[in-house]
Amino acid sequence: MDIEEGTPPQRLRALPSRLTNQAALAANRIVDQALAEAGVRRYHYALLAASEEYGPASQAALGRRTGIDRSDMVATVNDLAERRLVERAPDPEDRRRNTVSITAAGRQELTRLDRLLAAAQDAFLAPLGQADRRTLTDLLTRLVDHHRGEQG
Amino acid sequence: MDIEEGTPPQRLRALPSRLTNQAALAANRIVDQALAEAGVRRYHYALLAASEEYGPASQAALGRRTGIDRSDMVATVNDLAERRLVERAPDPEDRRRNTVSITAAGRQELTRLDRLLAAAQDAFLAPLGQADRRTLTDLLTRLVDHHRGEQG
DNA sequence: CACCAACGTTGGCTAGACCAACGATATGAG
DNA sequence: CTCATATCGTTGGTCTAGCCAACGTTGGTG
Repeated sequence: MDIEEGTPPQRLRALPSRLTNQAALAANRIVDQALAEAGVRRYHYALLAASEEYGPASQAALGRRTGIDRSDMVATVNDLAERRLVERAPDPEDRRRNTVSITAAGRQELTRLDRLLAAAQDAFLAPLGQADRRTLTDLLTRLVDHHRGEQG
Repeated sequence: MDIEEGTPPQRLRALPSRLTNQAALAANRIVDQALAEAGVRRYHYALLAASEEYGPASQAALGRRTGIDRSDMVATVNDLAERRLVERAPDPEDRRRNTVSITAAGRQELTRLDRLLAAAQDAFLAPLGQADRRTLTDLLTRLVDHHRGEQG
């Protein structure tokens, strides 16, 4: 009957916070689906990436890098350690800490995930050309940097 | 005292899907806090806005407008009807339907929420000038439009 | 030594976004 | 007119991300 019955009200359509949220929803759907093919979730990728780029580090430090809460980090490391993608070992220099290190298999998996993720980004950004993609990334980076560490 | 220990790995920092998600996190935090002052959540605002802009409509139609699931719509209408911000009445022309209409008090509340939300948007977009805000809104709109109705 | 901070871990909470199924009602095909 | 199909509101789930509080252990400092 009514054409375009799915059009949101103007108030919502113009709301930057909602646009951002809706875009994030779409992005997460695409990314989650891509990662699911490899049997992992976003937290797993984030941890592997941080572990690869910064080398062996404590769970707390990795949490600060990735924004993953200490409590969620426990389960994430559990998962990846079970699959031998990272190793968890007590830090002899500070016995409160676990040292988490990425394994060779972890690096390999990370490379595979990088490819899946690149395709996902492309699907997400499909309607935008290269210049627009750069602009968007720049604007979002400025927003995220501004709000980093505010209360999250 | 490591400097900038919270810096995310490059892989994550450059990932548009993650940037979008982090921005949405910040936006939602700010918006939720603003709405909480008025004792409402995002769903409530969305429903009031749709109800005001499109007039009396069925719950299902409002759900399509706002992206709120039918099942979640029930509770949302319950909440607002309890506070007399909307009215729910059986539709005599189609007895499957409930007609939801915004009340005078609902319009008043909506105006109040509009103000709170405008301030929240400003806080969210603080680091961007007017031109950048328009650019961001445009880019996000194109993304959201492209992905609308894909599987959400 | 006494404190306080940081660590990993357990356990819990919330909201948002979903899905499946039901009975009641409308609609459309034949 | 009948039968199949679709829609509506509603109930009752599920899942996950993002949180927070508290605990015992350990480290560092006064």
